[in-house]
Amino acid sequence: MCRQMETQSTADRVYAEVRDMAARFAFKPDERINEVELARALSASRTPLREALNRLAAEGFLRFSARQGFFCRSLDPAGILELYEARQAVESETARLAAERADAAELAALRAFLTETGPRYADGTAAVELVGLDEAFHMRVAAMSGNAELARMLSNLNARSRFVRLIDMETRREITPGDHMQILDALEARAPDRAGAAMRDHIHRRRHEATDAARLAFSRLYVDAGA
Amino acid sequence: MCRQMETQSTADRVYAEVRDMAARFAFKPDERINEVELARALSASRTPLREALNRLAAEGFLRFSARQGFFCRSLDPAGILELYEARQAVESETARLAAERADAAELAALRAFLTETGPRYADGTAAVELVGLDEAFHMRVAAMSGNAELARMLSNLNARSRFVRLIDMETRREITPGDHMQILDALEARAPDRAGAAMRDHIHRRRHEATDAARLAFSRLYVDAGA
DNA sequence: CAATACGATTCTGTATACAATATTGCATGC
DNA sequence: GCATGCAATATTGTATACAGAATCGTATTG
Repeated sequence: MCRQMETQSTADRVYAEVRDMAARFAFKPDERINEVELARALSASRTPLREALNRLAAEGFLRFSARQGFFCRSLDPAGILELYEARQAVESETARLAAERADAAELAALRAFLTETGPRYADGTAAVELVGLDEAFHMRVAAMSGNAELARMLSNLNARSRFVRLIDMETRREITPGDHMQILDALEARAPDRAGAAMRDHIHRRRHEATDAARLAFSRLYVDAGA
Repeated sequence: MCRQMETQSTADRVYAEVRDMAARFAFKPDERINEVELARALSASRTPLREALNRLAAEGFLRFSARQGFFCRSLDPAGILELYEARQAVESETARLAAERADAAELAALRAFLTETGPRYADGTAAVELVGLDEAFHMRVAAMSGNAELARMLSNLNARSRFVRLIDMETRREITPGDHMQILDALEARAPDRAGAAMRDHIHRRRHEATDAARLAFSRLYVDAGA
């Protein structure tokens, strides 16, 4: 029964699967998660499943209520706004630090990335991929900050806001790659204050669109699945 | 055997205990945690213990290595520096938001708190309590930001840096309550930029002291315990 | 003497069983 | 008709057993 020898343990696999399900709201907001049912669906027992659920609750993907079990997080505009404000906090700092610490090669690679992927925002590239490109840019800056803690925080915030950003991108389809260029310019100029401010404004501007998208995302969950 | 009826579950109790142990490095840095031994010491079985360990690993208190189990996080200056930079990120934003959102009553209460506790930094108050007062100030600002996500992040960062801050406070005993006053002034003036900058500088200034303290803390772990 | 291979042991990872609590549905009384 | 109490059921919380991998010590060989 224990064949975790291959590469990853059951708990890790289940963690990844449930994380993905939670990120895309395969569970309805505030829905209670039935452990036996989910364990069967994932071909695992409750023990590794519960370990995964505990991790996910600690990461903010799920909510835990004593003696009631695990619930899907809720999806409301206020919560999304909080995630965006947290991103402002984390990313204005990663931009500052990157401006101080990034080496020339990293900066050149990032510029190449932007000029190469820039046109994709104009042609008919799928929204999922555009969100992926956007996240990739921000994660690259975080990596250049040299601070793994901040990078980890951003990775978590990205995953938790991904669903809403996807809906936003699908409906709006405009993401002004110019913002990214301005940030990169500040990094290359070694101007921490300017980089931090540019990053901050970039995220700040999209806050309200995101809360709108949250409302839309919420309603969509109950028409697409057509329950 | 299952008498979790009282108030909290075994997993919750064990979580709190191990969290505290990890925070004060009751486990040596990078020490492997023996599950059966720890479970016996805490009068629990491995199941709730492992659930607690998974949570703590997700929160950065422990490190997990596949098929080797859980380890105490390491204690090195670089890691502490990362925590301080993360605090800069989180707290400069909480200060900004608090400047915009705090109501008059909260601000008055915070001023009262500062004037009341200010003298304690001068008399012979124990370092533990001083660290507690310092954390309390910062958590109050976070609460006034109205952003629970940022408050949660700060709470986590505080707990993870507490040990080093305690050592730092014990050796240095100077924490310039004036910094806190300046931050409060900016909040009362409804000046987000100034509040954010003041908070940022306040934390920034202590970065290097903290890394020094980390070295000291590390060495102390191996003389106090007298192994 | 050093390095390595092998066996014994320890420890993690998972399944399962069971106890205790929460929930649901139904019946009863007001 | 509505609220309330109770029984049946479903679900969580924890202990334990066992399989498989990692580790440690020992012996063997170059």
